[in-house]
Amino acid sequence: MNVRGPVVEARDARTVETSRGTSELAEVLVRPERGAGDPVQVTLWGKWTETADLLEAGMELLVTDVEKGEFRGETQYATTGESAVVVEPDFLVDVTDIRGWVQCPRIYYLNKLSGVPLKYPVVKGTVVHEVFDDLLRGRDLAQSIDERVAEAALDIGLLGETADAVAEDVRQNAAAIQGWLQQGALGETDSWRSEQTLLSERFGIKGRADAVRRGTPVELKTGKNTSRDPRFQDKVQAACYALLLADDVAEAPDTGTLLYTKNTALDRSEASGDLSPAKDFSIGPGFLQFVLRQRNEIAAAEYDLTVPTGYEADAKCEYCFEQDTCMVVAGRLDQESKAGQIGEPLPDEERAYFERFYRAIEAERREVHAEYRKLWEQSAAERADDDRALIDLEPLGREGVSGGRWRLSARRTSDAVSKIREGDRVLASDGHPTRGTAELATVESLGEEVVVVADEPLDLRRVDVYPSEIGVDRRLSGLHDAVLRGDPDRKDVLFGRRDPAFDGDERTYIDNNAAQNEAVNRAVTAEDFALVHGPPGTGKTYTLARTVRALVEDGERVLLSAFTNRAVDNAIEALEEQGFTDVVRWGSESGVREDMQEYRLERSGDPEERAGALREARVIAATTAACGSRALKAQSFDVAVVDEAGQLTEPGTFLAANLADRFVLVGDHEQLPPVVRAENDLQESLFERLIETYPDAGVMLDRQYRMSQRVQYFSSREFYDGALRPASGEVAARRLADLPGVDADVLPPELRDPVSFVDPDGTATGNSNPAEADRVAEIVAAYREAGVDADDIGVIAPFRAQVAEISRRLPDVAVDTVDRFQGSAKEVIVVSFVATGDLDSPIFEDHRRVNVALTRAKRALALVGDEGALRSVPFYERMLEWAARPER
DNA sequence: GCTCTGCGCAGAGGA
Repeated sequence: MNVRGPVVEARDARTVETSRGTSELAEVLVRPERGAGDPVQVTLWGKWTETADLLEAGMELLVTDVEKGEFRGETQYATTGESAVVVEPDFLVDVTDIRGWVQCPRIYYLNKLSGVPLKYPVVKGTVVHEVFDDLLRGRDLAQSIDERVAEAALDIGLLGETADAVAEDVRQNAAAIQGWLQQGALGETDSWRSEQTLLSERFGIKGRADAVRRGTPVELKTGKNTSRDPRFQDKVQAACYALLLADDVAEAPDTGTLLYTKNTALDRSEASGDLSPAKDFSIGPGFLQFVLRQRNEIAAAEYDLTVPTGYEADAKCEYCFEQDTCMVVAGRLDQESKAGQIGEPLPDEERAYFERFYRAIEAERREVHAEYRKLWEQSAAERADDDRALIDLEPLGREGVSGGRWRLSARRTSDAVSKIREGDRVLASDGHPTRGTAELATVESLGEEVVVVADEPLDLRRVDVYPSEIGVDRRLSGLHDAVLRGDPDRKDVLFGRRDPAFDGDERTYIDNNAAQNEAVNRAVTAEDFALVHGPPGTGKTYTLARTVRALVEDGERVLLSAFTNRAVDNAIEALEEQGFTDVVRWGSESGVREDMQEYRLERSGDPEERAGALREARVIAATTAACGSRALKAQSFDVAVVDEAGQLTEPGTFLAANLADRFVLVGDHEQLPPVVRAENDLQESLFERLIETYPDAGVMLDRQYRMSQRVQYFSSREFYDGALRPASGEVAARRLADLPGVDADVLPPELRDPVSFVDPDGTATGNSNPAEADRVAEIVAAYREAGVDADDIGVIAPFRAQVAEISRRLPDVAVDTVDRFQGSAKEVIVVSFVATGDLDSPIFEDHRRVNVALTRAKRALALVGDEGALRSVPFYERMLEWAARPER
């Protein structure tokens, strides 16, 4: 049996005499039943006292396989030989992080801050691993090497290596693998699984094993290992996989294999007797418990964000590759470090800033981990109304595709809504993501049929969102690069020690819109940064494209970035419309829009040629997250032009800005804010902060080309101090009746005015409102009757459930949530507010979302909702008054 | 109790 709950008190360890001699123990008070029960005492024996030393009141503790006892009428628990003690089990520690921590806790910390840079041994190692995987799948060696080297062409080229040299290197490593595979004992009776994703609910560990042979882990290492025994951290890594495979210390495999592919030639020359690159080693329960205690040290350090010093373990700094970085980071942030410090500490405000955002990013990481927890927390039945999974699928079949992968398909048995989209990484399983057979897969299509591509075949019955920490990791490296490695001159402006500078003559780039022309001038003459505030319909993307062209004409190299792929593609489209096509689009195939694929940089091919295509590009377009990728981090630019900057967190903005000498932020902080999971400092964008600090560095585009006067009035008054105005009399006077084929007189009286409000008298059940959906459908039908094309109508609702409800009634019309409407517009917009009764639940969480919804309309806007509910909030009351007064 | 996008997944290694 297990005990789990928050720690109430952890007493100091002490030594006691038992019948078997002297032992250590530590007593811990835990409040079980999710913190609701009475505290119970758990005695941690022996080495687990080391874990007990890490505990603080409030930390979650899990002790498995405890022994129950009674003392003075109280029930007590104690560890047994089988027990595992797990600190903060919900914090999923990566196997590679445990490996790093064992080498040195500072290495773990430094890897987290800056990631792994582009280096030859890493790139080669990756290719050898892929070839290993191919060999296990029975592919031809020569073909595999050619293909895998070609796929890595861009990295190889950026490193200045040739395909032939890398292929030769890989071939030598592969020879060791093949030799080992061909040894008789490892013949056809072996059962193999390669590249297996593993998650452990019990131990709070996750990772991906290179291979599993007859249930035991095999870990491939392509580096040098001159000693006879496996490297300690390699054994730790393999032992982690052993834990993950069993989910129980007693049942874990008791051996592991480390395959050092560089060893054959080395051993032969030294005639050492051990010709095999494979080193088997035993994994005893004591070792598994050691590994778990290391994992607990990480979880405990992350609980209160303790920065490791290097003294926690027997780290030897003299041979460490990270020594210089370690000392520089310690010096800059004035951290205690075993290696020492170099350089001057950062000014206090920069250190405080770093600290604040570091905490905020780590809070986000915890939220991602909470999503992993959801994978196993709920039973299949409960997950029926969870939008993170598609359940109860009926398997339709499987087919082998290139690269030894499998395409799996299934039929849906319900029309439940989910957040899973095409191109997403998911866990495909035959019933349960952690208890059944599960494989990491990519969603290919999501119609009636669900199709995914996975490494192994299985009966597809369920698909779960697979959370990723990469966004968190990227933002952390953006923060690190900006503050610790950032240009001091730029930081003077970012930290308010100097005003941003501008230099250069005013030129005419756009002759019919003064604000747009001013915006391009600011951007071109900025020595630090410029800010372009573009409310709805003001030609923000046009101005941005004109800015990029002006910069290129001046001989600058430009990074064109934005938060979403959609915005990046829109910006390229705007450049195209202005006759400029000298752009390289960096991004994944599924992220880039179909008609922009021609600009996309293919990463495989000839190394020199691929690297040249990237290096020589005058304009590179990528999402900010992609700017944190290794290849783009190796590029530098004169100017970064960033769209949708209002949706970016500060560290997210830095990912693009760090790559350039100057930056231009384009956005609107009165529209969608950054997407953040936890409440913290990441909620405000750098764009918004800079516009508030340096209003003079910005230009607001004040003429909008989209909405009629009547439609734009409320948004202009509420969000832009009335400064947003129609660009011309024609725009201001736009009416539905001006559209070809439209007869506005046919409309029912309540829809005659360009802005109308209708109360359908519905009732919200959960996040949908069927009666309101009916009314929305009638309203759309009325517009259609009056001659409006289905393509010209859009429906916006705050919740996916209501979107689904309305979509069922209106298959031909675009129905979506606000977020997915941002950036586009329709002649007619119908907004469904769903909520009824009172408004204790926020409808559009943030009024800025309402701003987006209302400003999608060009000529007509129909608001549908419960009048009583809306009137209970002043903002919505003002909205209803505007709808009720046609003179505005 | 809601909404949402991104990320070549995670890990590849150097005395």
